[in-house]
Amino acid sequence: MNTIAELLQDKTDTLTRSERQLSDVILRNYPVSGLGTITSLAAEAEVSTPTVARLVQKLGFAGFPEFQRGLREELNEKISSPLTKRDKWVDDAPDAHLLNRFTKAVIDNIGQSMAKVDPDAFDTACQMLADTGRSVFIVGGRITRTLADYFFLHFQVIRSGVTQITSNSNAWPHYALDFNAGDVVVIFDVRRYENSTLKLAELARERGAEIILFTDQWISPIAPLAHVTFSNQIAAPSAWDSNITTMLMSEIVIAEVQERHWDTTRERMEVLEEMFDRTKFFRKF
Amino acid sequence: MNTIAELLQDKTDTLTRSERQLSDVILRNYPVSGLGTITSLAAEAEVSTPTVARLVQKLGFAGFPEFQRGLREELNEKISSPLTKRDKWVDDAPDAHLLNRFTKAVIDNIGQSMAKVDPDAFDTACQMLADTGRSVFIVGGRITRTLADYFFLHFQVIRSGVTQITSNSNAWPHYALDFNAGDVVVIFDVRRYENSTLKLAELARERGAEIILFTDQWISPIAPLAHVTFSNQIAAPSAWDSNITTMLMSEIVIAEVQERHWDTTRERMEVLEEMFDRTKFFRKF
DNA sequence: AATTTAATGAAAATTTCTCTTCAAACGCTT
DNA sequence: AAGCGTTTGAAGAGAAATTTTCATTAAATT
Repeated sequence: MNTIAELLQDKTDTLTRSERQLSDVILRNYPVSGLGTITSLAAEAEVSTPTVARLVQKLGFAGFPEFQRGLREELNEKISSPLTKRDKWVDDAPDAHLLNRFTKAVIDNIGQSMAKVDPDAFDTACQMLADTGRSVFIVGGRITRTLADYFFLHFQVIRSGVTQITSNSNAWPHYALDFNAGDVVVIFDVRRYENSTLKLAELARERGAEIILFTDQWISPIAPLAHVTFSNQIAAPSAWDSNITTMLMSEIVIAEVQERHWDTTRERMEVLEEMFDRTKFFRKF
Repeated sequence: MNTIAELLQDKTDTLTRSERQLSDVILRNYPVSGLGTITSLAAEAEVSTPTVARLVQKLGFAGFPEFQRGLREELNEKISSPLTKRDKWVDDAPDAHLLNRFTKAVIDNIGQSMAKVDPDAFDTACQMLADTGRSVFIVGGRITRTLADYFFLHFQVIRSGVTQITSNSNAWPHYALDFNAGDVVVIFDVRRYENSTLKLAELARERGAEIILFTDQWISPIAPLAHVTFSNQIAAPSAWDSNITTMLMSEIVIAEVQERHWDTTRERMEVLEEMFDRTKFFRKF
């Protein structure tokens, strides 16, 4: 597959004087010059618009718009990340296989979500979560409950003063009683956004607690109340959304807080290990 | 000097739903999507052309052509300098930032894990899980319990005859009573491998049930008993392992079985939605 | 030098794109 | 449940871009 630049160089001999002049301009800061209007390109090369039209037809394009489409496709290839470029994720399976389609979608989600993360907000969130002066409460929705659970399991090891808000939402006001100013409420809320979760968020704010929100690209209505919001792409070729990116963000937050807390965490992990050993609950690895 | 991408991210709060949808498409393979016609961009984002026109005006451009000129200028600068920007996942954060290190590790895990998947084994597993003649039991370990939970939540919607094995392992023999020949037991087992889970697997085999195992790169001792084994890379720059790839595999299996079962699933989902609507538990999206 | 052929751009014709208007739909609040 | 404000896209008017036509100019050949 030839690029347009190569095509132009190959055909250089068959071009007329003004066409060559034009070709030089196109190649000069390739491919940007070619992405404007035919008029601007003609003006830049100091030739007439018909000359441009004729050249692109000579190159085999039906017209200038098609030529531009070619340029854009090339550009797309050129700047797309090396990771998404991999042709096949699973060998022996066609690109169309769900394994590959789904994986590509997820990689894409990750890339996009990460591009949107504000490192300062991330650091702030980790700072807050690492501060043992603040209690931490964790809550999720119908599906995201599992993510909240995952988050909690790890935080439980990292530090003390962590509570998971489970059970049905009728009991939530009871938890809210314990919210104090400066406490941190971690909320997982992706669509369909649940009303009860929003109410909990409002309660939290009223009591002076600060909210860290994990949500999706459409942004939960809790966002305006939240101190820090992580929005993740969750589209997947499936009837459901993918929660991979949200989980990834959680894992990274966990890793970062754990790092800041390493002394405590290690101690707590050792104790935990020792207890596991004693109960023989786990096999030795 | 702000890039248009940054501008879009900053203004995200002030955008309407379809404008945000559009913004996502623009950012997806930035800036190429924005370099075509206003119509093609609108079509790609599945919004109307006026939405595009309105968005670019909101961003401060006189019109779409001026917006494009902005994109081209940016592109020009970007292209003339080395193309390293794309390698960073999170702009404004150094490569050494945990956000970038962790993400890279995970992407790497995904690539490696997918390269190892046997599509036939995958299809077999999905076949088994789609077969309503077989009951499905789902179980996880201390941490992977959350993945099992996630898996169960979705399978519950897809088909009937799905049981989650929870509670403490003392009660597991009770569940095993219900294992019949041909039933499927889905086991999540990553290190540290738990003895009780192994015992459950043995019970399952004795009773003629077949095992689908999600494990890590070091492969759980259950593997020899399993009909299908998915092994996933779980290394991460953290004190803990990353369960992203395992969750990804689960999601893909869920998606595939759901596809095979689409008629049933849709029906069940509709009923579910209807019930949610009736209880007003969820806000309308 | 005359003639022919190819190359080029001005201008018109045509197509396409962009923007504005307006009515319908949607979600929120009372 | 009704009313209000906002959001959204269909349709059409206007603007711009692209292509075609054609006359002029330049180069090549006899």
